[in-house]
Amino acid sequence: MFSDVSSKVSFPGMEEEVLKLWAEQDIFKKSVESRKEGKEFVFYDGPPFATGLPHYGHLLAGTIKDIIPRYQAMRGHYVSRRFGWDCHGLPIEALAQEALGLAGAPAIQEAGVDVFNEQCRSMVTTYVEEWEKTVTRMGRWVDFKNDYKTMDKNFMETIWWVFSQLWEQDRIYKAHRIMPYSWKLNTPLSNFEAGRNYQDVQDPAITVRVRLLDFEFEHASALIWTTTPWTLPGNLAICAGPDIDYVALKDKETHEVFVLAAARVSAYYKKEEEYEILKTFKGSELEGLKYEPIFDFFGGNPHSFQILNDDFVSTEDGTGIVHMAPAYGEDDYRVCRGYDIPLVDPLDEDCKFTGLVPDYEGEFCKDADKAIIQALKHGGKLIYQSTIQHSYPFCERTDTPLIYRAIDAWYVRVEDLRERMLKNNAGVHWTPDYVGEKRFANWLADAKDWNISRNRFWGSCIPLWVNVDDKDDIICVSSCEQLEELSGVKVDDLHKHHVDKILIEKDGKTYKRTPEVLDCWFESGSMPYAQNHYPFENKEHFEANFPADFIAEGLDQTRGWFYTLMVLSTALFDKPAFKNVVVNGMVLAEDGLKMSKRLKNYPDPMNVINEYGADALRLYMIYSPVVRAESLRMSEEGVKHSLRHLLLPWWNAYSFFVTYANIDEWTPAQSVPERDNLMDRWIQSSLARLEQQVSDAMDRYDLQASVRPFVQFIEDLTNWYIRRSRRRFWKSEDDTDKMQAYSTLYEVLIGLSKIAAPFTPFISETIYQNLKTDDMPESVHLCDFPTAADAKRDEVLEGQMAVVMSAVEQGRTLRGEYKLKNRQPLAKMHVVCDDEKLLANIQALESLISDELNVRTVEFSTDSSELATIQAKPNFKQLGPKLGPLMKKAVPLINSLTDEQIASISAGETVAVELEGKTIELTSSDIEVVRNPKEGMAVSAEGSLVVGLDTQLTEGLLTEGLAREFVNKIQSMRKEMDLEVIQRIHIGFKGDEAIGTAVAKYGNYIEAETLALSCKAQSEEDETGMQWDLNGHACFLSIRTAS
RNA sequence: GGGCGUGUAGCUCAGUUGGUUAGAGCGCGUCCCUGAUAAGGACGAGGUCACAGGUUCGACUCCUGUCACGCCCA
Repeated sequence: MFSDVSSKVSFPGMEEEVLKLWAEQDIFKKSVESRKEGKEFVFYDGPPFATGLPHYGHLLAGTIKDIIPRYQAMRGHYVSRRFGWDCHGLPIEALAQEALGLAGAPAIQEAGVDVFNEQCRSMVTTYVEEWEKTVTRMGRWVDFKNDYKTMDKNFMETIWWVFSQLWEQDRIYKAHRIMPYSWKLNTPLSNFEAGRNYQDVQDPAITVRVRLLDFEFEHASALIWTTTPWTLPGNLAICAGPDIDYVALKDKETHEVFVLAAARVSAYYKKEEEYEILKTFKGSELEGLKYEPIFDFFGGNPHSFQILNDDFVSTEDGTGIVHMAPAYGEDDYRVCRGYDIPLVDPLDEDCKFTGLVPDYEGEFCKDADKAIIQALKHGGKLIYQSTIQHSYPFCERTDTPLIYRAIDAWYVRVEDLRERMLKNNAGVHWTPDYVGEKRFANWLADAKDWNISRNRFWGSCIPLWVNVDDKDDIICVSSCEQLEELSGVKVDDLHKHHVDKILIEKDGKTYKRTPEVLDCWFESGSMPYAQNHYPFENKEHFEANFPADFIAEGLDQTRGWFYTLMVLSTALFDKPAFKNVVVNGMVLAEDGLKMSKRLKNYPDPMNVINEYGADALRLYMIYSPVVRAESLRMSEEGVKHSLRHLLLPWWNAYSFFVTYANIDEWTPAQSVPERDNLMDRWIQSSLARLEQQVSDAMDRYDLQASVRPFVQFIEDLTNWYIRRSRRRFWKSEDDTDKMQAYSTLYEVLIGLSKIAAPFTPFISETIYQNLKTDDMPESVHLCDFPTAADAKRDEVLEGQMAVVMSAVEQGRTLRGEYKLKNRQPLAKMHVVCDDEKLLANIQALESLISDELNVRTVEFSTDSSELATIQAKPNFKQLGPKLGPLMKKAVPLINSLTDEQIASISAGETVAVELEGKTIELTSSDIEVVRNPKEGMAVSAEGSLVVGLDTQLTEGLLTEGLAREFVNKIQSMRKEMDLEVIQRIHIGFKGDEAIGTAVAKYGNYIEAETLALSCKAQSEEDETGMQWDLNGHACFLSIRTAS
């Protein structure tokens, strides 16, 4: 006996039970361990930041990361799944700052890096519990106990090893990065921090001329414009836009020649009479022109004092020629670097001028503006002076203006890896393909050297110890052991507040660690090695199982995890880090906007799970384009939909089976292998098709396509197989056919639960648990995925059934058109098909058709001429290429072919027609034959199939219809009374003569259908029972249960 | 501003190498069926396939441009 199954199931409740079962029997562990002998399928989990609760994006990625490994495990692979946590970086630092009330980097230093870092460490775990709860509730199987955290010592040690590998390859170099800098606190800030305190300020805006050397006009100067005069002593170049138009103009008053952007002339001259245009240039023509340095502090700087070209130059303000001080501007730095101009930075840590600029030595840079402007004026170089009001970033702690300046930074040389990365990427299978082939490949082709240093606190430390007296003398430490050897200090923790205290004394020299920490992307990119503590441990295992078979993350990781994995794996092993990757899109709120806590424009994930269940949510997400990198508008209705249209019908099918199997005390032991009934063979073939379609799609990592065939299958199972087979299950004698029906439905339900197990692990498990026999694995997730080898497909039968279904559908349509309800039996139906073989196949299912459409006989024939006319339509695909431009004119010709012509073409002959003097030979593949129902008849035609209904109603048919109506009302009453399915009853009725006749004639039928022991007329006076209208005949019906 | 993607019914989405009548589900309307009942079926209304050009006998599909939205970058 199976456990009774209620059709009124609570899916979320059922899921909780399954979770309990998994936990109690340790199924996840068993599912991994039982495949130990199988080939390993390697999965890498991209670590999320542990700084907030999981949202739909995480649930989505988590579902993908669950389905593929579950599937691969069922395919016999060993799939270990370790959860990962990204513990370092700004998000967690921001939380810690908030908790400690620290406003920025300097405040942290003041409070103590140790205090701060320990605060970060303690907060990482804040969300761990909540995450584990949600992830588990979603049905994701992942190992939280054997997880990896980027803050673990072993993980961090491997990071050092990875870094040292790059160091040995000479990939690490020190350069600069332009960052906002607080001169008051002597520290750089992140761009994020700089963005939090903008103030409106007035700054000088001056236009300065630089004298051009060897220009085609005498006494010529280029005009530049700046709002930071203090950067002019550090001016090393000026820059023009290559496509911008510039003019050389002569000032009619002073007779001097100025060069500036044509679009900016009007900003300096009110009237055209004031100047004369001498020549127009493109910016590209100015490139390389030398000029006289504005100040002579750095006169000898290589490659300097020339006009450069770059596209960033605009003509929105200024002169269209940009002054470049590479130490004080991002564009300046970048452009000058391209021209090999080394930067000069004459400011000390307080942003005061150093001895390099003796004129202003000791003066704070911004305070020097006045003196510098004076000097320019005296030197005749100041053309125009004004002030500008603009919004400018301030230090949020000290309210002093930030200075953008070059900060030391460490880089990984990546640009020379481009070719190798592209080659490695070419071997990666991306879903969808364009993300890898276009988006990611383009990004790789344009990869820039990677700034890996952060002037922060909570992260992996850059393992470089620098000689305090010689900045070029650097030791790269690659392991804890090495650091212990070099320093004599025992190393227990690799975080900044511990490691920075460790000095290395070697050959009388002292080495101190460079203060920066590593970009946390460096850590996630090192995850394949670091999670295994490679190469300190697991060396062979790692090397035998790298790269990963599969990873999955969101589209936003193109520049994130996907990229850092590729950079490091290419540099270290010249391989990609993953073979297959599924890229999901973003989950948006239903209104198409980003989900926003503030707007509350989305339902809480836990509420959705508790309302509809995790299976429904999983199915909804997976059966959408979001698994192909497109965005998804998260809709609660959609979740409900997948519950109603997939899970519920499936559950009902299962509930139907269990109900009747229990009534008949059918057990799997009575299972028989024979399948005489075409319906049984057909549903098994459909299941085989499902197996094939799902595994094909899964092997391509196409999740959406792997869910799609379930929709059709559930439809076929419930709306055709079960509905059409229902009687076989409740005919009272245990005949062979019934045994076969039970066996078939049982096998199908078991098979379906296996195929669906990776997608909807809960309902699959529940159904499996109830149906399984003792010799089957204890969980559906320990089963093997059914493969094509097991498949009992019969495609001919599938095709045949499709035609039958079409015939039935047409019959139903005709009944609708002629307002003949299905309970009214009809005498005859015609099914016509000129394909004899097909017709014979349909004929084999005659009883199915007659039963479904409630007709007494079905007449099969190959001649449709009585019911329909035929017409030829051109087959464009075939004829188009043959006829070319004549195609259009051939259409009416073909449409008007005679019946005889069509017949002979169909018979395989060739018919020639004339078109514009040319002879066209038409063969059967050139035309399509269309059948049109004849007017005034109940006929429908589709393809080669024509269906006709005999709509004549005889006395006998009406009487039978009445009996059917009678049964229907009794059944409604049984249901209304909530009777057990097997409850026997006595029926009483009172009605007119027609009803009496019907009951007299069909009494046995009525009793059999309604499980009635008797059906008797009540006396005239007896007014008990319900009043009904049976096809216009008033009637009282009453039911008495039999004891 | 650049790269990539998306734009098809009121909504969510399918649409195979170009082939004439562009599909499904939800919602709406009408009817039907029912021991799958938190259902099911049939029919109907609803589309200038974002827009504009081009290639072709033929374009939702290929090409070019424009617009809107998304992700990433600047």
